[in-house]
Amino acid sequence: MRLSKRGEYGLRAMIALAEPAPKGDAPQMMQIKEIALREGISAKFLEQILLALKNAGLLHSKMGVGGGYYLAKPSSEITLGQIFRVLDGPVAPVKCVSQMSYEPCGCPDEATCGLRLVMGDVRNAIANILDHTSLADVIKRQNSVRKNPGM
Amino acid sequence: MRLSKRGEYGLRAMIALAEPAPKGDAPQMMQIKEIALREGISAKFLEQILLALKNAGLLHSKMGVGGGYYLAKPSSEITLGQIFRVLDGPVAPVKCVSQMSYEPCGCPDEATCGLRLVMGDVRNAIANILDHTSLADVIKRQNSVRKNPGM
DNA sequence: ATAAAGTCTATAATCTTGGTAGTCTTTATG
DNA sequence: CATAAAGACTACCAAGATTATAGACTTTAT
Repeated sequence: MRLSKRGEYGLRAMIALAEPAPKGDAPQMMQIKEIALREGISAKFLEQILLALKNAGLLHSKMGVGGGYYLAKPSSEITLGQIFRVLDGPVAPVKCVSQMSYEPCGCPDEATCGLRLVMGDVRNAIANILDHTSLADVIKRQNSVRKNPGM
Repeated sequence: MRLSKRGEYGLRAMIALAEPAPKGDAPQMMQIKEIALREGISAKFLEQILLALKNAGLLHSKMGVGGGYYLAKPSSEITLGQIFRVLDGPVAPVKCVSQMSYEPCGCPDEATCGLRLVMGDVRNAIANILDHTSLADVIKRQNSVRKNPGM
């Protein structure tokens, strides 16, 4: 049940881009290098990840001098589930319980397969969290922990 | 977030072994071949899986003619979480939120890392299901679905 | 014109997955 | 006690995924 480095780096980068821009009200724009340095990641690897997120419509970019990446939508409209699926594929532990990309698994009768029933619960539990947590929610939560360390 | 074949086959086998023995009150005993045939799995691959579960104390076996595998404990005392961890390792998506096998991840401050906070929720959601579902629960659920198909 | 930045494709080095194969040990039983 | 059935154990392997690295190309500000 592991999150790949690809997924991890992508989520970290998106969270970084969701932080409010230091000055001005324009959406936060950052360069690959900037994010890579800040998160301690290979810039070339991150490049591929951001490109995938861009092609999926979650990021926009500006080329050329002074360019960079920025969120394609307000941070409240981008969920971790969307990001995760682009980078790591379906959330479901087994294909036969996937909502977004179902495929039958081997069992003779899916309706009464005990494993499938439980894995369906697992997939729902994960999806509920990831699909109902936006980047804005993450930022909010980070800030509230920073203000109130004990909790 | 995928369940490996190793994990899948192991869970299926354990569920099969948790089914009440056809006759008598002794714990259900089955041979590798028997389970492999029933689940459509390579017997040699299943062998390794069952061996791991045995070495982890979840299964007992009887060698020699008429031997086989059987649950080491009543099916109500073996959880899917125990089985999963033996075969697929920690439940947590990132090591830094693992309860059973913690390791620090890269972030500068773990306490305020947004990704870590969310992944902690995910790990708890998964663990809550797997650690509170016993093999007996799975059998019960299978039977109730069989009796009452619509739900 | 130039340099800074993203785009795109290919390749490489591990690691993981999903097995297969073979030998050894134990045990029931004829 | 010979034999065959069964698990125990170890080694190995092919294919694919993962985690990058490299380099050539395109766009754009100045």
